[in-house]
Amino acid sequence: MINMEQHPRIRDYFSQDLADNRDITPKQRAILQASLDLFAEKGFEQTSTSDIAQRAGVAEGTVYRRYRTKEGLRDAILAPLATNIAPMLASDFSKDELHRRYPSLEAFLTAIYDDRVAFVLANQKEIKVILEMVAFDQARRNQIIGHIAPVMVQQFGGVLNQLRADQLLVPWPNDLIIQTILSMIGGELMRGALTLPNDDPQRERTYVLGVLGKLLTPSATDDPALTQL
Amino acid sequence: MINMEQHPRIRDYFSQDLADNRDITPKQRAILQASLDLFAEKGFEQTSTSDIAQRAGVAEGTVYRRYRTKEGLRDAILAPLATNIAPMLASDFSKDELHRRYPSLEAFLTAIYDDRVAFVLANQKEIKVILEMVAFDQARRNQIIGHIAPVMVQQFGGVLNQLRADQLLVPWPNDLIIQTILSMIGGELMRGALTLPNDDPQRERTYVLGVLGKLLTPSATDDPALTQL
DNA sequence: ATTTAGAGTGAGTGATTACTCATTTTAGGG
DNA sequence: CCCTAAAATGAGTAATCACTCACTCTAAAT
Repeated sequence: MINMEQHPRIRDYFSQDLADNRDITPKQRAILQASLDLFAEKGFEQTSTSDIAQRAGVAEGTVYRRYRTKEGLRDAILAPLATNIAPMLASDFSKDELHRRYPSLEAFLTAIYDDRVAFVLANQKEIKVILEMVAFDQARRNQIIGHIAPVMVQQFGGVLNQLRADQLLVPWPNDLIIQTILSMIGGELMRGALTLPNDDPQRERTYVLGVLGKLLTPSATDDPALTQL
Repeated sequence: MINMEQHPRIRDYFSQDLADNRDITPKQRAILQASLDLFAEKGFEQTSTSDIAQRAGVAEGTVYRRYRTKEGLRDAILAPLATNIAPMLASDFSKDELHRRYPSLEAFLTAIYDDRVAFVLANQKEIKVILEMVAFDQARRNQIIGHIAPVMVQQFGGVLNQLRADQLLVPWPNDLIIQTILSMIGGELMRGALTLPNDDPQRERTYVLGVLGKLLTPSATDDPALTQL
């Protein structure tokens, strides 16, 4: 079972998803797990099928029994990530936190900020390889986003609507509010990834939360143009 | 010469930089240009040295004369991008637009938004391959960012200070304001890259500019906590 | 005209790659 | 215990890769 006490890890969800799948043999399971791990460690191109066979403890021919090419193997990794795991992760936040009724906008922003930052940091390598696998393939990108986006908009939409009903949130469209929150969090993670680690994370956190709070708090003098988007 | 009428292209700056370099032969120039082009087209790993030799019109041995490994060739591409071109591009905006005195915050935001969006769209493939080359190498990342960030902060800092002196901009630290603007623009470009092209770009633009305008306009009731960062 | 040093050449090399297939092992029903 | 079909095996293959090196070419100095 997955330990909900700590941050959710893509790798563990993937393992769980494999364990639940009765259509594949243990050796095929081991191949898929070894593939995800090695792709995350070294990248897709740098991982050879012989590497995978060795890590999975099977012969190289076994790798090719079910997935006839290396690209087929990649798709077999990406498929459960897209259909099962990504939506779970997108809504994972909801299980513990998202169904609460937040007393203030700040409480909500703080919760989502800490949760998403921790999630990205705990799954850096897996996220990196998913982006690598998906970077040159529009179709695969659409497939993954097509599963994540609706779940995310729906899950977050509930909390946002509640906050708005409580007069704690600006009356703008939910998709744009989500985009704004994720942009600010993503921008900070990007800065953290690009700069030497001498930046002050606490300063960043205070700023991002302060900015989002200021921006998304409703006010009497609000610009109606944004509301009508 | 580079045509300043259109959007600046990384490829053209690279060509220009090569032409200015008297230390390398024409064949070596052709190799570097062919390498950047092929890396942008197919990615670094998918490009073989024989591909490069063919595109450059030289023998394969010539590729290895100066740069003893393929990684050396990558570094020879990255070096001028980091030391000459990236800073130029970061401050390129300044030449035409950044030295003006903006009559309003909205005018400034609109200008920088349109400029940076156009730049990213005009250089998608080059940006992608630079990120690919730099993704697994913290040292190289620091090298590039070390050249871009100071130039950008300094150039934008001038305009931001002027806007602030004119009472058109919030009194927050410049690096955080720049981070915010780039986060919002980057978030929108990300959304554009991830979603099917059925989103309304005009709606996005209106929203991002509206949000940034609202956020960065000074007000009497402003939170002093952000100012003290 | 001769020398010389660096630039360029391209056939060749060994390593590695994704992938195949004839054969063996495994698991389960009769 | 036997039969069978699927699963697994691993030596083998053809292709490709980054890289080498003995050699030729070029151009400028002598």
